[in-house]
Formats: sequence, structure tokens, C-alpha cells
Amino acid sequence: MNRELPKVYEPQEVEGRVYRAWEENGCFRGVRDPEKKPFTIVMPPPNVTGQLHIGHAMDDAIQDMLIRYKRMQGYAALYLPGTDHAGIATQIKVEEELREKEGLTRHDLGREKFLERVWDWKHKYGSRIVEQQKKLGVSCDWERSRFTMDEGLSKAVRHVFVSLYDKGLIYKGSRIVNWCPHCVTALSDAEVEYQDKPGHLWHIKYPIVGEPGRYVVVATTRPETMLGDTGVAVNPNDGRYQDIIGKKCLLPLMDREIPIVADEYVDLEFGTGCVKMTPAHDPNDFEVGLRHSLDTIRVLDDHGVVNENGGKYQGMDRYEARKAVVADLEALGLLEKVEPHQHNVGTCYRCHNDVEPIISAQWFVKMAPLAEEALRVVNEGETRFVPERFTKTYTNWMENVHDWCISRQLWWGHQIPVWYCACCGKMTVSEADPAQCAHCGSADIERDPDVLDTWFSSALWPFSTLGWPEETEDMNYFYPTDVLVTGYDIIFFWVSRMIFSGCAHTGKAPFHTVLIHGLVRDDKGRKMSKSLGNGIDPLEMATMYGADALRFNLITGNAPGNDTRFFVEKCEAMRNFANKIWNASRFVMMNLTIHACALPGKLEQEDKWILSRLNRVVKEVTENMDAYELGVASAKVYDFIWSDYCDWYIEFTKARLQGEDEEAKIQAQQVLVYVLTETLKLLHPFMPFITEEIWQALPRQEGCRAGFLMMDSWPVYREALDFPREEKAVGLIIDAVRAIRGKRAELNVPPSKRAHVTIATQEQDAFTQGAPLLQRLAWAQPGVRRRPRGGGDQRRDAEKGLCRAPDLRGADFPPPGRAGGPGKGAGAGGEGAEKERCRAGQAHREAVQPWFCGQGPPARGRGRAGAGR
RNA sequence: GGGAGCAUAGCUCAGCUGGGAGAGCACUUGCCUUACAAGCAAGGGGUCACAGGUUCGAGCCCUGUUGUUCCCACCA
Repeated sequence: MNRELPKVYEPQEVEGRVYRAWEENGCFRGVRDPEKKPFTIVMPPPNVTGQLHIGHAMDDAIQDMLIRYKRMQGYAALYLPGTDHAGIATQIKVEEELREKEGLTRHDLGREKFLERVWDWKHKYGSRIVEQQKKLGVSCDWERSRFTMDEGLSKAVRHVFVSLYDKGLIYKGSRIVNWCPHCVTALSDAEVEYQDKPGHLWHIKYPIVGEPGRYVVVATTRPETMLGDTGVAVNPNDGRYQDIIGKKCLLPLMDREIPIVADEYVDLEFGTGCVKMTPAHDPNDFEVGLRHSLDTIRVLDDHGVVNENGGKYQGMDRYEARKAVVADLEALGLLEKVEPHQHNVGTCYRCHNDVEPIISAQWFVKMAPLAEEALRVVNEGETRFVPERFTKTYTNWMENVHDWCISRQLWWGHQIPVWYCACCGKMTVSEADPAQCAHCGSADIERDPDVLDTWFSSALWPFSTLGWPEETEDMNYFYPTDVLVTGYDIIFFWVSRMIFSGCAHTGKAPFHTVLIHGLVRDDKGRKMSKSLGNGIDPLEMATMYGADALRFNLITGNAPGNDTRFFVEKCEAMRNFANKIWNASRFVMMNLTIHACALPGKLEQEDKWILSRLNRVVKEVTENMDAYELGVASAKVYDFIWSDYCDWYIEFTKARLQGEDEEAKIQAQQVLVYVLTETLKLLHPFMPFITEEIWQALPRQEGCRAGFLMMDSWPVYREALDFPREEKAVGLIIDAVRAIRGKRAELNVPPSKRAHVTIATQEQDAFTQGAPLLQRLAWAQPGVRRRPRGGGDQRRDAEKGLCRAPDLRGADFPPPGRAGGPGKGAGAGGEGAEKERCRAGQAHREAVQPWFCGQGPPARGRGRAGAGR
């Protein structure tokens, strides 16, 4: 049963095998169990067309760590995966392919055929990202995988639309929206990214009607929009312009008379204090226009090209038109001046082209009533952000939220469930496809061509995936979900919308905790982007260093919510850690003669020491996991394994393992295995593959460990395993050993030489308690081995053997309780080697730690005199 | 114009409710040692941005300053 492990951990083979075993045995299944408490994480659905990038890897790693932790704690853990149809992103991709390969546009194909193509695409690439997630060890219940355009989810979307409409919370209206002329669709406010760009401020003279030679000078950053001007506004309190309020001016180039109105909106300080009003292309102008009944003349079409209202500029795109307008104004002498001007330009978050504010008939969700409850659940702590500072980000946004524009002029998505009657002109809003107009009964109805914002369906994700709006058992059991894990970059897009949707439709906040993480940046701190080509492929990292190392890398050493830089070197370091555990496990297995699964009845000091430390680590790791401090938790496990277990405890046990006492041998093995397995459990959420692999390789015994580590139980802190006395005593021995080594190195003591040492300590009681350990260690070292094994070169051993790691050989110890005096009872020197003596004595030094008074020059004062070599 | 974060070793970063200044990498010196050279052992290296304050005690709490990053916001 005892399988031999290779010397070096090789992630590839191991991971495939382990993952398959898990999956085939249903370890990932999220099963309702009345005996257990549910713990639910719904995975943020990546785009179907997407590839796994490093940001997903981190997101998934965090979630998987949490879910594995909870699963081991005995929760009915559900980790529900899925993918998002990602409206614009997917449509653009398919359109691109269509254009490149066939030279066609979607309009050439027509809506139906085009959608077929997108579905083809989805079926072709939709599973790719899932396969990639599996390589990272993500333990989702894959059979529950959902897609935002599944039948059930589409039903939820329609249900929500209709119910919000019925409540008056969805309306259609002509408003200024953010329009992307490149994607040819409306965008929500959240989809606009603002960038500071250098531009100009053009000062244009508008002649006042009836007063030849007199002008109002307006300042604008977008001169081409003047084609749609329907007024000029000044501040009512502006002394400069009192006499022209109510008069008209002549719009240059268009020869249209437009009124001069007074509105508080105008800032007296900025520009000239006169503002041209273009209600069809500026949100503020639109508002002013409403107040003063200004006309609305739209001069740009959906592609950002001047339309028939633009006079001779018709057919020019917006940038061409700008140049032409400016040139013409200049020729007419109406351009007073041009100033450079830095301003904030909205760009499309998808294609990064400038967004054009355009008046357009769109569907909106009325946010104010919904925001109220969404704010309440966060303010009252029903939903908590971790780290807490993101609460403010959320509430600030929610308090100032505008109505949400949800219609998109796309084809790929949930088509709006609204039909217009050709007969009476009224709308029919319906969950099921209606056969006729609900008002006049006419069968001549046509469906709204627009689709819903992708985030409209994402907003329902935590419950639509559980079968809502049906009252399913899953809904009853697993909802509300527990933790949502996501990056701070989509708090507005997604988190906030899930919260208000959950509140509005299910009556409950969809999760109690929002765990926010930062971005993974490149090693220079830059955002990863396609254009920079600095992206890191998580799968490549997993192939090179193992998924475990990648996972560990992504969460260790950074605090929640902070951005992190990705260093390949760190991956390497984590791979080395994996290898360290691997080799420690090899050591344990090589020395195993029993099938151990419980602690021995008798414990030596060092056993108690490691058990006590393990016990503390169990407590700390558990606490940190509960606080979502994965970075801290993982670091604690790392330190325990490497520093305590490997560096010290394994060395300690060699004394017994290589000794003659069979009973002691077995004791040591039992503790070794016990601590190893408990540690593997602690590490499992972080490094699932290697821990499972080692676990499976450990020899078993009937009734002991069976099954999978991932299904085993999480270690529990036990007071009975606290041994403060032994911890202290062994801690002092370790300090002493360190001090001895340090002094030897400092004094250049050759490894082959033995030294007289005197140890002075203020902690004599504790220190002498540890004495037996030191004695055993002395006997156990290779340097005092009676004869080299396996025909080894005796002389070589004699010379070199002394340099072994825990470099204690030959040290013996005075009988406990003897203060100061030379170690009279110290018989146990190394064979044939120079004798080394340690003296435990009371010394009164400022140092609390025992320190070494060693051999070597210069010896002076206070008994520090070195005893020479 | 609001809001938030960050300034700790050469680099990248941890440091939870105040009491030891830490990790990884890099560097120096020894070591192919029967788990591990992807390793072992020893070591160098920090006015915790600056200035005040609270406290027996401050990297941590308070105030201010400087530098830096990000988010939000309808000033043409």
C-alpha cells in the first residue's frame, strides 16, 4: 500500500489523475442535506467566448479555497459555475470573424442566421474556459453549470422585466444616452470610461438678431454640435448679459434664429459665460432645453455621421464635420479664439471610441426605489463588504445612481419582451410570446428589436441559477448564497445590481458577504492588456509550476482588495514549497513501519511541542479563513510546514527513528503521520492536488483514513493539545542550538571540530526541562553514529558527517538541575570525537535567550572565556 | 470638485483588536548531509515617508504635510 513517491514533485501527471478521481467520485456535488448547513458560492460567470486569464484564476482560486474549506468543515457546499453570454463582447467577436472570413456583416446574414452563428460559436468555445478552470482544481458542481441564455435563466429575465414593468419600475423614454457610434448601441453610465484628453475650447461668435455687429461668444469643446443648437444660455445673475436675455441670435452656418435664455446651470466663471444649447447631444443642454422649451434637433446618426439636419455637412463623420465647421467659421470671421483645453471624454468600455451623447428612445430601470432597499441591506449589515472600505464605494454609487439604460441595439442577448401593435400603436409586455395585441386584439404586432444589457441577466445570477422564479428546493435550501467573490472593478456593473435585484425579486439580499479582491498586474505594476502583450497565461504557469503553486502564489502575501503583481519567481518559490512538502512526506513514508492513524499514548517533549504548535496553527488558520484572510492563513501553513515541521520536528524525530528503541520509533512515526495529515488538511484548500496525492499515497489501515482528503474533516483546535510548558522548553533548546551554530560559524569552527560550550540562561527551569531532548539529539546525529552504514567511507563520514543540518552532535548535557558547573555527568560524547560540553548555568545577562559562550578568542571577563578547542 | 488606497530591507509585499520589525526573491559565507541542492546552515541589510499628538509603550490610534495610485462627478 505504501506507494513510493518520486524525488521531485511533478504537478502535471498528478493533477490530471487527482482531478479525475475527484470528479468521478462526485466530490464536487452540491447536494441538499437536511443534516447539514448549506454554504453556497455562485461563481461570477466568465464570458462564454473568453479564455481564462490570470484575473479569473485568482477569482476562482479564492472561491475554491473558501468552498473547500467549508466543505471540509461539514457544510453542504455548493459551488455553482456558469458562463455569461456577454452581449457586446460576443457579438463583436462573431462579427469580426464574419467580416474577416466571409466579408459579411451581420446585416447581410439577417438576425436569425446571425444568431445561429453566435450559438455555433458558443457551442464551439463555451466549454473551453470550463476545461481551463478544471486544470486549476476548481471544485464546482459542474453538472449545475448554467448559461445566462439558458431557457430557465431567460425565463427569469422575462419574469423580472415584466414584473418591474408592472410595478412601473421599467419605462421607455427618449433621453440622452451614451451612444457608441462604433458598436452602434446605447450604453449604460457604467459602461462609459472617462479619459482626460487634450482638446480645444473654441470661442464662436453668434450674431445677435437685430443688432448688427453685436455677438454673443460661446465656448465649446465640440463645435460640430452647433449644427443642432437650438438656443444660447446665460446665467440669470450675470450682469454682462442682462440686456440680451430673451433676444435671439443667429446660428452661424445654419442661419437659424435661436433664443437666448437664462438658466442657473450656466457657470459665470467658465469660458465666456454664454453656453450654446444642443439639447439632442448633451445631457445638460437637454435638461435646460426642457426647462425653456427649446427644440431638439438631432444632427448625428447612429454611426456618428452628420444627418440630414446638418445641412451641407450631411454625410461627414463627427470628426470631419468638426474640422469643416471650424474652417468655415474661421472663414466667416466668427471664430474668436481657440484655446487648448483638457477635458474628460467618455469612451466606450468595449471599443474605447468616444461616446456620443445622443437623444434616443430607450428602456430604463427606475433606480431610486430599488436603491433604497439595496442601501438598507448594506447599511444594516445584512450584506457586508470585505474589506470594509468598499462599502463606501458601493453606497456612494448607490446613493447617486441614475436610471439604468437597459436596452441595447444588438442582436445577441435577451430580446426585450415587448410587442408593438401596428393597429393601435400600444405596447404589449408579456412573459410568454403573445399572439395578439393585449389592447386591440390585432395580430399585427411586432417585437421590440432591442436586447437587454448583459448585466440585466447577470443581476439575477445568484437566484436564476437556482431555478428562480420557480420555487425550487434548491432555492429554499441554498439561497441566499453566502459569499460573492469578485474584483473591485465590477462593483457597479454587477455587485450593486445583484444586490438590488435580489432584494427586489426574492426579498432577500443575495449573499451576506462580498469579498473583493484586486487586480493582478504584471511585474512592473501595469495592467495586463492585449495591446501591451504583457498578459500572463495562468495555464502556462500551471503547466510549468503546477496549479497548486499558481494558486498559492495568487493569494499569498497580499491583503484582500489590494492589487498584486505577478512574479514568475514567486511561482517558482511556491513550487519549491510544494516540493518541500513532497519530500517531507517521502521522509515520513520511508520511515513508516506501522499503519498509524492516532497519536501514541506517550509523548516526548518534542512531540508535545509540535502538537502544541500545530494546534495553534489550526486555530489561527481557521480564524483567518473565517475572516477571509487567505493570505495570512496560507502564510501560517507555509511557515508551520517549512519552519516547524521540516526544519525542526523531522530532525528531532531522527533521534528516535534511527535509534534502537522500537517503542520510541513507533511513537515518533505516529506523531509524524498525525501532524503530517493534519497539516495536509490545513493546506488542502490552497494546494488541493499535492495534498490529495500525498494523502492517497500514505499507507492506510482499515477504519482509518479512507476516501478523499477533500472530503475529510477540517482540523479542530483542541485544548488538550496545548502544551505551553513543552513549547517553551523546546523553544529554548532551539534557541540554544541556533546560538551554538551561529557562534560556530562566527568563529569559523570547522565542522570536524568539537567545541566546549557553556550555555547561560535566565530560563533555567524551562531550559533544563528540555535537556533530555538535547541529549537524545546528541546521540542521534550521524557524527556519533557508531559505524557508517552501507559501506560508506568511514573517514569521509568522520570528517564531513559533522556538518549535518542540526549540527548538534557531540553536545551533551549536564544533568538537569545542575547549575553552572561543568557537566560532570556528561558522559555521552561522540565516539572518538573530541568531547563537547555544554553547561547549563544561571547567567544574568540582559538577554532572555540563552546564548552561547564559546570557544575561541578573545577570552575575557565574566566567565565568557572560551574554553578553547 | 468629492471619495478611497498606498508610502516598512536592494526588489515585491505581509504585519489582524497598540508591546518580538517580518516573508519571498536578491546578496554574503559554509555545506552534494540517507526526505529535499527546487535543498541545509549561518549572516549582512530598515529613523516602518515627514511633523506633531494620545499612551508606560506607536509601523499600527488621532491631526497635519508631502509624494503616489485609483474610483466617482453633467462645468460647455
